[in-house]
Amino acid sequence: MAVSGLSSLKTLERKSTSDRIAEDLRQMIIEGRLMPGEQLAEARIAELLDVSRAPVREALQQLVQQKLLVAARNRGVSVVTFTASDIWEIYDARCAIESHAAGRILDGGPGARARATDALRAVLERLRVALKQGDHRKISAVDLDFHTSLVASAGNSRLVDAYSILSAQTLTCINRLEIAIPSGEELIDEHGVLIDALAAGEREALLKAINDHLTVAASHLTSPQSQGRTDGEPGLPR
Amino acid sequence: MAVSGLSSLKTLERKSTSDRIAEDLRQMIIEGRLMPGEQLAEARIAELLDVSRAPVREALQQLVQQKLLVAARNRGVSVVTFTASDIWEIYDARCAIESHAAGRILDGGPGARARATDALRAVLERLRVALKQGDHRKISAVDLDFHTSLVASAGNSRLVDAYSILSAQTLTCINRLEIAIPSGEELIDEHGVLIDALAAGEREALLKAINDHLTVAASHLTSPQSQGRTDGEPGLPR
DNA sequence: CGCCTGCCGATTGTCGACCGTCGGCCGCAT
DNA sequence: ATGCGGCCGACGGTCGACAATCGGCAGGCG
Repeated sequence: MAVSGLSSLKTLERKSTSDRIAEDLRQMIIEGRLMPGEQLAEARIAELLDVSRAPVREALQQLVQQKLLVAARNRGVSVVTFTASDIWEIYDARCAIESHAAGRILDGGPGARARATDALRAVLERLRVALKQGDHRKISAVDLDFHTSLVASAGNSRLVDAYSILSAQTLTCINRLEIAIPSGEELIDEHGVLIDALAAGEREALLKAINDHLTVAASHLTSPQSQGRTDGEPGLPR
Repeated sequence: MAVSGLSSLKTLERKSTSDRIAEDLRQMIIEGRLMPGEQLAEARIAELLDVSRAPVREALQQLVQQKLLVAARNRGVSVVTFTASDIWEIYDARCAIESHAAGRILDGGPGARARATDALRAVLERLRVALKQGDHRKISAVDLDFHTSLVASAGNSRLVDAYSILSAQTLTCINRLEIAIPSGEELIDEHGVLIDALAAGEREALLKAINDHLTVAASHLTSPQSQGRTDGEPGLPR
């Protein structure tokens, strides 16, 4: 039997309505198109999308469990508001997962190390392209792709799941502040030393690179002198 | 105005129906009262509890996101089935979080160390009591309380959230196998050395204690010669 | 004049019903 | 006998409607 590339139409809208709604809302939140604290009324969204409230409700519940929305009893959900300590928590948790994943990759021997290195180099190339284009959203998205790829290389799906939640929260913070990219070159370099340490199998250097990178990133987000956003809307409360 | 201890009636059924259902089902799964692979039809549960399908549906969705149930498109949900590699993933992820939490506690200085040590000693005492009673369910529950307490002492709510999911999965595995407690004394000792290393601030010893403890526990769960459960029902598939 | 109390609009929590889809069984053709 | 296609029961996904609950505001009482 001929192969007849039918596999290209494998997926035929294989998503439930609630999942698609959740996906869209998630993207809107991540991209900063929804202001922190903004109320999301089920009925309004349902009417806007021309669906019933039930799937909207399920989508909102998903996002609440991903900590992108907060639910108040009988008062609906509103977009999450990140405080400085939230940001430190997020980066601390990311550090926990990334460090462990890096260690496990090194434990996996040269083969696992090589595969992880290759994947990371590919993402780094995409990061170069995004930087050249200058699109903030894309840059931060690819940046997180890099770290997600590192975690995924450890081969533990539960770590990936946990990390994806933190990743979404991180992107939300970054895109809200529209923080200036730390010179671009710096971003490439920081990820470069991480790859080098991984390729060389230098555990201490690798863990230090991860820790430093995340600490620097968290500082940028919590320090008040973030550039951009001149409209007086504060990126962080309190 | 007099204080008039009204604070004692603070909570007046402050839970939504779906949350209570989720709580109950979660407990049933954790305690092994639901067989792996068992189908959970929404309508049946709804009728059983004399509520509508809506809150049942929300409860099920919560548990799916906690990885205690698996959802199949248009085929409802069924109780999760853990493979050996799942168990390794769970313990690996737990190791990631616990190790990091332990490190952060040590970073927090002597004060944080002392607070964490006190909390852990209290749980260890509860563990002794549970061991004396010989109730398997309670022993494993308190065991996980110990580890949860360790993570909580790091003061990062996101780590606690992630850990609670892993904790529930771990308990489910343990209670399904009804694995024989490794002599009881051994359990106390393993946690004891962990506390000692923490109290002494010996980072390397602490991390090694956590890693060893989790590795041993995972081995017990995945090795086929687990005692108990003689009814031919396999605790793990494949 | 300030605080408490009762009402009001808005929104959620819950309900019962309909429709589409899925997996399994039966019958038929080969 | 076997492989295939079509039917069938069951279940989930979705919908519109009802009622309970909450925050805010106006009015009354001290």
